Amino acid sequence: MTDISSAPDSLESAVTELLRATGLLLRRLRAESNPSELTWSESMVLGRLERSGWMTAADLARAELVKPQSMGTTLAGLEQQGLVQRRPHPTDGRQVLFGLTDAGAATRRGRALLKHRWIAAAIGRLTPDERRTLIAAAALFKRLAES
Amino acid sequence: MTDISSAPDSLESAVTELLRATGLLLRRLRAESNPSELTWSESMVLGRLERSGWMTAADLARAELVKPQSMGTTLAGLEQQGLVQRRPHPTDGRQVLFGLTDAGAATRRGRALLKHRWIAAAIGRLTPDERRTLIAAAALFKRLAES
DNA sequence: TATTGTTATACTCTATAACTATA
DNA sequence: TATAGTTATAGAGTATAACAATA
Repeated sequence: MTDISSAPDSLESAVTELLRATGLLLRRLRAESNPSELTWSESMVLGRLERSGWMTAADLARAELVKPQSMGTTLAGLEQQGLVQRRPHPTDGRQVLFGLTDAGAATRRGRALLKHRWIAAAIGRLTPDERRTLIAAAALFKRLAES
Repeated sequence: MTDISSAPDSLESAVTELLRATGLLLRRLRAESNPSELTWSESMVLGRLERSGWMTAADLARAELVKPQSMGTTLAGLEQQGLVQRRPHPTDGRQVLFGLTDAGAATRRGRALLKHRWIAAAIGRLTPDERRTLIAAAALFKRLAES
């Protein structure tokens, strides 16, 4: 089942095409993004905190598939912008809990998608069937990433 | 048709989910990649040169959706590894054509996908239907990126 | 000894700006 | 003046390594 060598050529080209297309989409998104707005990583963290509530940096790192040190950098940036705040863990003195500030929650509600206005418009132009394909693919991506 | 404000909530969540899932997949791929192998950008350029033959840096940059200076950096790295070579343009002294060396072609044929062994295995574990969804999504990504 | 978090440093990828050479 | 390419610099995103504090 997991033996790639027995897979048909179409699998190899599917992988190649998927990676190439994903890379191109990412570059396009970067080109369309506005430097004055939240970065990609920052948006991901705000969204995670909105959905999951207070979390430690280590848990955030695990959820977002980055190293704790990298998450620390992202959190420091968000903290400096006043979008997340910290509070001590009630029982474990090593841990620090991070959560949204009011400003962070407001940003999340009101402006989180501004950065992705271009992709939202582009997806809006697709047919309902094509949109369904994207939604299904997103679920598959998530499964692949977390498998 | 392109008015986002009239789009249903499901569109907003589709965009959010797609971007989050794509980001997570990318992080997983980076975590699985081997630093001793070709980088993502390098693989993309080798693949492009294999399919399109000799190209100028400017044309490569346009095709790959990056700025010419960025493409110059990537090409310099590939040249230093002996995977691409340059030759002067026959009529325009400003232009330089880039193409694969024998080593570059061999790398492309034999080892280009080693870097993505993990994702190939993961996709191999999907059902045929799920694989079809990914292939369809890849085509949509390409259209979105180049639209 | 293991875990949480921080600091220091480096690498990848890409960008903008300023330059030279050629058209 | 416009285009191709180069060089210098910067920023985002992430990594590894070394450390301090706490469990």
